[in-house]
Amino acid sequence: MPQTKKSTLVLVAERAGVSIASVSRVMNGLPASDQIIERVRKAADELGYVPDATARSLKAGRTEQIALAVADVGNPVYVGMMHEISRVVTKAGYRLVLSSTGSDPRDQIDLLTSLNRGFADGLILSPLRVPEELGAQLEASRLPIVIIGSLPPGVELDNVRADSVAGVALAVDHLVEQGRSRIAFVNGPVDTVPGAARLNGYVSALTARGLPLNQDAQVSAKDFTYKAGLKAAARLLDQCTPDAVVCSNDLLAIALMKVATARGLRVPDDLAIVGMDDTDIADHANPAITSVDLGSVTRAKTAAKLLLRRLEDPQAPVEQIVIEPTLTVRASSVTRTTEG
Amino acid sequence: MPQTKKSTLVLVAERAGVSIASVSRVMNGLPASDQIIERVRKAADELGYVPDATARSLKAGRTEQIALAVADVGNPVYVGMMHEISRVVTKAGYRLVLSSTGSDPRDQIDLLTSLNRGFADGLILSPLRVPEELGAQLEASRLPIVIIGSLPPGVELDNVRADSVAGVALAVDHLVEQGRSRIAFVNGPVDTVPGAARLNGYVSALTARGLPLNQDAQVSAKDFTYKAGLKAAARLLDQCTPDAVVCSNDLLAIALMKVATARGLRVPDDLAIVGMDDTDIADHANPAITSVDLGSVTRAKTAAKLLLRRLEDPQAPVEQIVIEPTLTVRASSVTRTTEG
DNA sequence: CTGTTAGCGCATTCAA
DNA sequence: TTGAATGCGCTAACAG
Repeated sequence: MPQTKKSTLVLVAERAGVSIASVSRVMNGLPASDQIIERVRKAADELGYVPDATARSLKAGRTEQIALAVADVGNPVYVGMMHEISRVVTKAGYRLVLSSTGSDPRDQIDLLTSLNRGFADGLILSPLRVPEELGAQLEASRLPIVIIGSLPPGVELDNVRADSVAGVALAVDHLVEQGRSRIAFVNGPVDTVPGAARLNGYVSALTARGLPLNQDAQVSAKDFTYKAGLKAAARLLDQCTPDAVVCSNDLLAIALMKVATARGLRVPDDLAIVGMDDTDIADHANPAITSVDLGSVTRAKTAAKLLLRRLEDPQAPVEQIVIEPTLTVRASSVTRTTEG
Repeated sequence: MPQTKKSTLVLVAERAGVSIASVSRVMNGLPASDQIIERVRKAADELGYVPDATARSLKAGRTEQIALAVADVGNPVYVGMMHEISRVVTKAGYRLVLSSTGSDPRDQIDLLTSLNRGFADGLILSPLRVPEELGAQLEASRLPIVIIGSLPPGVELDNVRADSVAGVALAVDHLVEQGRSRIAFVNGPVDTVPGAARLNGYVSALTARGLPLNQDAQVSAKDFTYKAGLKAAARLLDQCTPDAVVCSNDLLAIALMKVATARGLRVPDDLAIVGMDDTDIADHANPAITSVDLGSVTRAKTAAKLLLRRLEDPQAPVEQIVIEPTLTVRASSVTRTTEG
């Protein structure tokens, strides 16, 4: 195990008594005589030589890095997506660079500037909010960008999104089948992409089924967190008495469950609860929570693949993909038929 | 908003009618005449010039990137640590590169080789297992490495670890105070760093308090996940009847709670449960779970700062820091004194 | 098959 | 203050 100092092509070449070009060839598996290969290998081993990534990047014009920026690192659904993206891009030989983006939209344009510095070959972005003007900025980027989530209309960018309307509809249909009729809604902030989409889904779902839309039956947490969910849930239960609630994500759902049970409501008997994103916490909750899988993992995987494809072929046509949701039914929404 | 193509120092210099050195100076805020500054600024703006990160890195010998490798990305405790590390290094002007490391020890040496390619300036590593031979490899690294977690004795590396013995002791003391005496233990794999440390803590804690050590009261899940926890919990409750259980992490704790309540045990009345890591899931659980905070966030922050310091001063003395645990008491372990 | 050479884009020496 | 020239470590085009 050698190498305490950094060694370079030149050093290896000297030690092996060959040209640096030969060293480079051997290291890259290009044709060379057995004798040279042997000598270079030996010298490289002895010096513990490893090619320098930065120099290679400068020469090649690619960093073999992909940047990932997600809005809320705390939310389990993003963790799962990150994990999946990491898997896919790593397998393709890329490193993943985490670019934390706060809720401040200004962060996003900072990120784009930063990206133009060329520290990565492409970007996967899952923004919570997309101001109109951001669209143009994104489109003008020199480097490929894939967006997870909805885009302002007309923006031509590779994109993969969830079908929130269909997702909420799955939840509502299920609840109706279970005999529920007073279906409330705990949302996140409506000025976010998912918040707006899911509210839209809730309204259409109830309307389509002829259920009454009651303002008292809708609350918005100030963000998509457990803590904000507690307050929102309290507010909801203060102002109406639903027999079922659809929550915009699983964190809000467990918050609601906590508040509801603290008030003596039994889940699902008195109150059925359905979450969204189908993260681990839905499964881990007690009782386990029915949740709409909006395809977060699939979206993540698809986004990664879209970016990889575009890196290979910058001219490929723009793709905008919608992932269909599925429903995982668990105890929190299933009315017990008969029991001890 | 210009720039569709990449622009370089040379292009800016041509457009501004100055030398590339002057452009470089202006971009870096070095002394220059107002006139030149003005012309360069204008040209740079018009071209949408941004300095290239790769070229700068090659020249400077530093990438401004820090690599982070954690064992299990799924575990919430690592998510929290990652988040904290991201915060600290970003504030210091570094980007965070995620290097997924599987459980395969071979991944770790691959990582070290990869690190020697110089894609990052330093590494924060939180390994689940540290084979003897890895110690030397780590010490021999050309680039600074900070280890989160225990190290083989004698390895001189910046390191920050938890005091697991004290941590488990906190849990046991608390349970004894609550009047529990048959205190069982759900551990993760004992061939991991945390698994071994926490088992050690359990044994010493019970011994120190004169409580009997019963083999039936100890199980090891095959890893630190909820799923593995379900099986381990079932095994435990099959083979003994504890009145309290310490779990090696919060995932194992909620798994135990699920199994216990499914068997008709009431938490905490029949069974007190204490988890470890004090992650969100402990707080979100119903009832909320008492948990030992092994200082994961502090460890993360400390590790990041240690690395930043070493990057500034490679000659600084090696530091090995131990973070003291604290206990957060919640409903899962508190015996109700009187109640309706 | 192998060696020499020219940049990739930048920061920085050294002269002027 | 400013410009010309050098080299970070590597790959690739070109010669031999």
